[in-house]
Amino acid sequence: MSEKVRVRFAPSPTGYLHLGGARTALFNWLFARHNKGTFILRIEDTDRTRSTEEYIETIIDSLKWLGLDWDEGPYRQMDRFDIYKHYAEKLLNDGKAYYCYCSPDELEKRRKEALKQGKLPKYDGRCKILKDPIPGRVPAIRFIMPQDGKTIVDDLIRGKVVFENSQLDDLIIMRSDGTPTYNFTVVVDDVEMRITHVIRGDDHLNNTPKQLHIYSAFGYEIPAFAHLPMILGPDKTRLSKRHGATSVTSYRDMGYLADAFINYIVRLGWAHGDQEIFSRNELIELFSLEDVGKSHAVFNREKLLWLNSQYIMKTSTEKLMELVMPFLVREKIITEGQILDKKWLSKAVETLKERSRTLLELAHSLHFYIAEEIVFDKKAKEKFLNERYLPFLKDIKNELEKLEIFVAPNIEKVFKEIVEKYNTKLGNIAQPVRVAITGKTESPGIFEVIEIIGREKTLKRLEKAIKTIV
RNA sequence: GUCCCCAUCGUCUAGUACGGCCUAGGACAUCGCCCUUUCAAGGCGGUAACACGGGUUCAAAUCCCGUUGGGGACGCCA
Repeated sequence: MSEKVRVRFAPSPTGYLHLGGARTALFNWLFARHNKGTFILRIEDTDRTRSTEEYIETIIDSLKWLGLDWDEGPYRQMDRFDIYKHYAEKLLNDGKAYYCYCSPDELEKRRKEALKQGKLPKYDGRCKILKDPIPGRVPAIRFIMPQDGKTIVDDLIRGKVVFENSQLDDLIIMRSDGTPTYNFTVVVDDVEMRITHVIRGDDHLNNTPKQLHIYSAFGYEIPAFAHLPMILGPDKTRLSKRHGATSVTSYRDMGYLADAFINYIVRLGWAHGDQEIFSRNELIELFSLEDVGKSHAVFNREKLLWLNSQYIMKTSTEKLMELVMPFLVREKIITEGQILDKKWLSKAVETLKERSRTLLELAHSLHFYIAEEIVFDKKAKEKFLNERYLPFLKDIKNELEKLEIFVAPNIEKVFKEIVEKYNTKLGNIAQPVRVAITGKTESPGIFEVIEIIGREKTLKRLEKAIKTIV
C-alpha cells in the first residue's frame, strides 16, 4: 500500500459506547498509530429519530477517557447530507438507482409474509419497472443490485468470502424523508475520506458485498476490509444491556483504569504469544491485523479485575491519590472540597495499593483511615471484642498511650512485649486490635495502620472497643 | 427459512500459514501448600481443552469433506 494508512471509527450515536465498539475503536487506533497513519472519527447519525447529542457526548467522553485520540473529525454525517444527495442523484441519472414508492408498512408486510413462507425476504423490485410516479407518495431511492454472479469480499482476517448476488436486493439509499442510509453513506464517506482500511465488527461482513457494488457503480477503488470477531456476553449472545454493565463509562465509574481496560479488550481477539500485560507503546509497536483471531470472544469480568489490580499496583501512589479523589467524594467518604494531608494520604494509599482491585475498592478501604468513627463489623465484633481479649486491648491501649514516638517499629515493639507477657501468639493480640481500629478482620499490617491512624484516634477507638465489652 | 462467519481448558488465548519440536504452553478463575498479625500481594504445585465422524499421510490440534454446536445478517437501523 503506497498510500498512507487512513482508518476511521464510525459509531452511531443511538447508544453509548460499549465494549465491542471500544475494541473496534482501539484496533483502528492501534492500526493507525502502528502504521503512522491517520485515525478519523466519524459520527454516523443519519438515523435522525434515534441519534442524540447525549450519546455523541458519551461516545466522545469514552474515547477521551480511553486515550484514543483522533486526527480528523469528529465528522458528522448530518452535516454532509448535501454530499450524499449529490451522489444519489448521480446514480439516478446513470440509471443505477430508481425511485421506490412502496411504503414502509407495505414493505414490512411483504417481508413478514415472505419469511412466513420460508422465502427470501427481499424486495421484489416492482418500482423499478414503474413508468409514472404514484401520486400522493414521496419516494425513497433504491440502488439496483446485480442479481447474477458472485461477489467476493477479500477480508484481511477471514480471507475470501463468497456471496451469491441472487441473495442481494435493491437497497434503499435515500429515505423518503430525504435522509441517506447507512450502506450508502459509509461508501460515500469512506471514498471521500480516502479510507484505506475498513476495520469494523463482524456484523458488517454481510453488508460488504452490497457496499462493494456501490463502489463499483461509482467506479471507485475499494479499500481493504478487516472484519473483527464479535465480543459476546457470558451467555454467548450479542452483548447487550441484559449483560449488565457494558458501557465504557460504567467501567470508568466502577473504578477501572483506562489502561487496564484497554489492556483487557485488546486481548479479546488479539494476542502476542504468551504476553498478558502491554504498555500503550508496546501495543502500538506490536499490533498487527495478522494476529487478530477469527473466533468470537466472551467477556470475562474476573480477568479485567485482575488486570486492573495489576495496573493499580504499578500506578504511582501520587497518581492513585488523584484518581481516587472523585470516588471518595462520590462515596461520601470525604465531603466536596475537604482537604486531606497529602503526605498522610499517600502513606494510607500505599498500604492499600496491593489490596484494591478497583479505585472504588480503594476508596472504600480508605474509609477507616479517614473517618472520625468506625462501626464494628458484627461478626468480627462477636469473635474478637469479648472478655477473652479484653486484657490485651487494655494493655495495648495503656502502652500506646505512653509510647513516645508513635511510629510502626515502636508500635510493633509494644505488641511484641505484650505477646511475651501473656506468652501468646501475635494473632491473638493483633486481631482484636485490628477489629477495634478498623472494624474488620482484614486490613493492611496493623502496626502501619496504627501509625497512620495516629495516637488520638487509635486510643479513642480502643476505648470504644473496651467499652463495648465491659 | 436463506445466506455468511466461527469452533484448543469454565473464560481469554499460544500452537494451525511451512503437518512431526504438542504425552498441547501461558493467563484469569478454582483447589492445595509456602510466606504470614489478618486480608491481599508474592512463590510453588494440582484439576482442567484440540466438538464429533470420515478421509489424505509414515505422521494431523494443524490439510480436505461432512455432521453438530454457537454466533451474525436478511430494515425507509447502523
